[in-house]
Amino acid sequence: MAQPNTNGSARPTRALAKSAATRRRVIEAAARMLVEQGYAATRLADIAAAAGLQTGSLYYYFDSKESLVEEVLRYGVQFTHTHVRVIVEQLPDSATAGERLAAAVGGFLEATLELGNMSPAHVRTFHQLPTEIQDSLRPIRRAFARFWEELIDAAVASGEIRADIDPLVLRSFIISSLEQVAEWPGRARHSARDLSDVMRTLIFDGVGRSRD
Amino acid sequence: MAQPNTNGSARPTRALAKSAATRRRVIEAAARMLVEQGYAATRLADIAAAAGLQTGSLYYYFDSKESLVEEVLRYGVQFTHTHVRVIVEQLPDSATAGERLAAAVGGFLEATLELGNMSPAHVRTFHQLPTEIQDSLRPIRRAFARFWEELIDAAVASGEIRADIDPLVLRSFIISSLEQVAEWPGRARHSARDLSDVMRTLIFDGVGRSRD
DNA sequence: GTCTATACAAGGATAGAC
DNA sequence: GTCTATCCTTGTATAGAC
Repeated sequence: MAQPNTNGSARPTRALAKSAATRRRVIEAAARMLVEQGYAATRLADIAAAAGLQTGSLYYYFDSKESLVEEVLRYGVQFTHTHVRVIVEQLPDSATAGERLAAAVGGFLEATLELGNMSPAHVRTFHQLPTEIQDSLRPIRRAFARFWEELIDAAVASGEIRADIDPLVLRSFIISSLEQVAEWPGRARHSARDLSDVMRTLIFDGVGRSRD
Repeated sequence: MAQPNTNGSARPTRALAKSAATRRRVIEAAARMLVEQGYAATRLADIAAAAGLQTGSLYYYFDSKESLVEEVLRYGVQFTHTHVRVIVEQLPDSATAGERLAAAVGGFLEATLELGNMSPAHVRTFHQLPTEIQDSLRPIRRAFARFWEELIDAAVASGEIRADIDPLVLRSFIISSLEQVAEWPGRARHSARDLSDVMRTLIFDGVGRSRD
């Protein structure tokens, strides 16, 4: 069983730090390779090389290619979910449903940029993974989706979002718009703050010339 | 060389029709497998089985897995590109740039629904293909992208689309919004016409409650 | 055109030394 | 913790019969 002490044991912190650092390097290398090559073409040898290791050494940290990839994706959703929740919960009680949704949009984009390669890695490769991994990630993905669902439904109820469109379409549109930002070409040129403003405008008001 | 007579020879039409039919079955099976399993997990054996053939028989039609997959994706872009162009060109000369863009949106969605599994197959797997295939598809993808670029820029110039947003962001937003529709869950419930109306509304006016 | 049988390469996984 | 060496499965691709 290839399980390093994630933590909680009485081992010297020094050793844990090194192990954890390597582990992180591997995860980030894996994310990069996934984005560049896709799940199919990503070989463990590539990941190992990018992390400065030999192929066999990966098995000290992970049981399999699948479990490694799973961890890359899981980390991404978890981070994003947490980040967005915190941002929304920090709002004053007086915030409207629309304001909460807008804050969530900003939080999502902050997390996306912060995650680097892990964001596109998730968007691109989820559907290509073996069923077992998809199933194992499904709960957290669902929980996140439900969170958005509540935000959006509340904004519809408050009258801040149009009610004349199928709610499922509405949600799909908002969420896929946000997810796709990670795939945009020169996205790095924009700061998270700029991107948040722009996306809030696009999603809420559309590309049409604003009526005045 | 596994090249069936695409056509143009003096062979009896009967035989050609059968070969073409099988070829089509293979392509559609491949599209379905790509969507369901992803490029990684899609085995030629799966495709063959779904098309009612044995693995080896595929090589009568295609030189390799890669060339088969390439053809699936190429057909999709080509079809969509042509369809959208025709729709836009049929508009009266009096049509504004905004109206042309709106028509293109409708045409894109019609093509998307018409293509069935080929649409999501393209969206999902393009980035995972071997470089050679990506390169070979790049020209037609670029041409299509440029077409959109012109439509959008013209609508900005005519004042029908907001000019206060980075054009690259604007284009990315519109195009990725459209592409993602193929990935939506219960999209089958909506007709192409409904979807076109809804997407035009969302893209041009946003999700915010329309101001009156 | 389609099948069966098989060659062949690639890459994930394991064992054990250091 | 990391390396080297190796096993073993999988799946693409080919050959040749029917």
